[in-house]
Amino acid sequence: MARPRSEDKHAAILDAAIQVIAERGLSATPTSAISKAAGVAEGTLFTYFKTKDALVNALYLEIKREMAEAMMGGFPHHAAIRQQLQYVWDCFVRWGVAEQAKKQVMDQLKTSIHITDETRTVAAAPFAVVERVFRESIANRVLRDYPVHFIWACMASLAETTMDHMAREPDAAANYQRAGFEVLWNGIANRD
Amino acid sequence: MARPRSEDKHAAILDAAIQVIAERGLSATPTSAISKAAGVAEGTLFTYFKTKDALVNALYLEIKREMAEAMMGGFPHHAAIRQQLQYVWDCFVRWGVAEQAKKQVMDQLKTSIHITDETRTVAAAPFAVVERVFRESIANRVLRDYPVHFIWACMASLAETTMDHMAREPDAAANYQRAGFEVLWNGIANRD
Amino acid sequence: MARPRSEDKHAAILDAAIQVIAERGLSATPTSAISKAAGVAEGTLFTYFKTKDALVNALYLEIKREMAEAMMGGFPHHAAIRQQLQYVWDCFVRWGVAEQAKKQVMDQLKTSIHITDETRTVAAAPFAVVERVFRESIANRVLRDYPVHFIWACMASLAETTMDHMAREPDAAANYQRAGFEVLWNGIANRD
Amino acid sequence: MARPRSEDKHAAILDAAIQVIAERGLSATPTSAISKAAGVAEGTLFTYFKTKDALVNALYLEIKREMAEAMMGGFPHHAAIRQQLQYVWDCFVRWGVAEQAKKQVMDQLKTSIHITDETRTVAAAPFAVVERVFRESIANRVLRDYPVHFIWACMASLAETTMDHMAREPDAAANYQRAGFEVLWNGIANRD
DNA sequence: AATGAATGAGCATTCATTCAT
DNA sequence: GATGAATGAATGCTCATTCAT
Repeated sequence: MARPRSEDKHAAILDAAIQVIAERGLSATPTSAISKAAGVAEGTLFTYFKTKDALVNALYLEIKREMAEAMMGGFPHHAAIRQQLQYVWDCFVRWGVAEQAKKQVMDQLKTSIHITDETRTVAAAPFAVVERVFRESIANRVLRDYPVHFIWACMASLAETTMDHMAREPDAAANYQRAGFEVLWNGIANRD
Repeated sequence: MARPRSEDKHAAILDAAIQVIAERGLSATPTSAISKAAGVAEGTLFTYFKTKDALVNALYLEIKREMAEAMMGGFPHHAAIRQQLQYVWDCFVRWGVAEQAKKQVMDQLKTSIHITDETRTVAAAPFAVVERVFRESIANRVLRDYPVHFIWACMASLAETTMDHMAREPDAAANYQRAGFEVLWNGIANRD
Repeated sequence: MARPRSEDKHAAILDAAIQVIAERGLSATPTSAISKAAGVAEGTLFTYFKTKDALVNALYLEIKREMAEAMMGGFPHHAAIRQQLQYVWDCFVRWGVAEQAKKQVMDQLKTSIHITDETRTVAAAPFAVVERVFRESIANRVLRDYPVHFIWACMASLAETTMDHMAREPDAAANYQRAGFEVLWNGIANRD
Repeated sequence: MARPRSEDKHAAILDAAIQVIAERGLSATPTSAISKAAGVAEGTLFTYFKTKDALVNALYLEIKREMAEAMMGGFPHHAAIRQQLQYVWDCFVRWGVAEQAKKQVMDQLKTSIHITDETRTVAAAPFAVVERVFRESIANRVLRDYPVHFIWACMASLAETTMDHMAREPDAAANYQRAGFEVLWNGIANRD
């Protein structure tokens, strides 16, 4: 009956948080800067997020969700392993380059003490598909016999490194994208 | 203005900073907590480091220096490439596991806006030896033809991932150490 | 502007205010806590009471009205002075023990700057009957010749003290009730 | 070696708190108003008192201490009971009239949730002498046989009432002072 | 040089009140 | 009238830095 809570404002606050945090860093970003950038009053931020920490955790979940969507949307379920991995890789690094601010925010949140274990667990769920691919590929002996989460972590860290180089040298972006995948594939695939 | 009188205090402050920042996070660590842990007065910290940012940058340099020392001390200049790389790798991950607090601090400083570009540049210098190895190995066609700094970054990020897993599963540490190096080597070395 | 539609809500808000203020203290009670306890929306409170201060003043008046009602209902107009006073005393302390929350709220409002002088004056009116008894008793030389409002204040403060002890030691309640009245009567009555 | 913590400032802050709280009420008094009135920076208040609550508890203790000092300094240990009580009474009400601000603050703190039980206990200690007088007087049958703390509470509440009247009608102050004591004495003393 | 008290800008959060629905 | 989202001033407290001792 009263003004309903607006999804626009919720999103506006998250968007504003991304921009401001990417620019100034999490710890140097007062909530007032976020609300201002979002075009809402300082108090309004707290009707959508109970605390600054809650906002930051929501932000983490949201960006991870987007990442998963970017990586898994259109996943070629019936392609060969290498093509599947390549697909995920390409989507991922393209997302990282297209959404630099979001990537920079993730770089900070990843190591932040403000992100709870629960948030991390929940955020990891949407990536289960890729993990399944890894698991099956190991069983098939297509990939070498390493722990799945280790392979997954190698992929993530190589992708991040790759994205950094792509962002820094946009002209060579395509090369880095390819090189990064080669390192990953050669690193984890079984030779025969 | 003169060189600070006590190198002990200088070092004590840096050491204290490592412990406290590892435990509480950079942004949650007031300078007063550092000075207290170092056993000096709050004001004394500022006679050794002009500002908190200066302290943090000094910390970054110091830890990087130690890392380089750990990696390059005893470097087998006349061994084969693979052995050289393996040596560096082993030293690096062993350091990371032995010096967890320092590693955790580095994880935070790496992405911090408080670390200046100049600091990053200076900190990179001691690693020139490894870079030279990479450069020569590429010329020799032992390693694949990727930009040196990209190879270097891949190694660093894989090492970090490896160290995380080693720390989290100490029983499997040796396995991760070996697996990580395999991924790296297979990823960047030319076959045959 | 018209009389609020629902007397229920008006009363519900006052009742809620009593419970919440007794529990948490006036200054620690936000209007939102009151509206919530009353089962109405935050904004609704302000259609019944223009401001928080208005609500608090209304509360003061209401509780005082109840107190007067409790003390004066069934007043034995034709009994002896001592019996009249005893009647008032007994009603008063019984009310205080039965309505602990209201008494606690009064304890706070009594000294609050939020209660206006006008409110205090209006709230005092219903007690005129007792004052008349005092006046006549002094004229009769039954009570000693002190200013009426002073006697009245002595009675109020002794009653409050008595109620506090009754509440704290319920087993001895009857004793305190009697002792308190003895102190009062001996304190203000003329001997022989 | 550094600037020592100043007793002056400690006292200035407490004094300022008294003035401002008496004027505006506890809950309407920001710490900034207190520090300003004390002539110190906002942060300085917190080097002398850890929190606002700590300040308020210290204030309570300090005023109670002064009250006890005012009442018990020069206590006529060898006089008759009535003279002893009269002495305490006179000192007490005189103090209350002379130190109106402190009395007003006490009126507020007495019922405040911010004052801890421990504070109340500690603050009560200095009044042990009076309690002993009461106890002995009851044993002597000079005073009626009521619980000591009840007699004490009656005295306190009558004194407060008396002080209020003295403050409101300064011309009649002496009368109220005498009348109040009569009410007390007749209320609690055994006849003949 | 060492100390730690002094400073005051800055921040997350609350809350009485307003107002769009 | 009822609702609860929106508002933004206000507040207790922190903390990097300065400075008197």
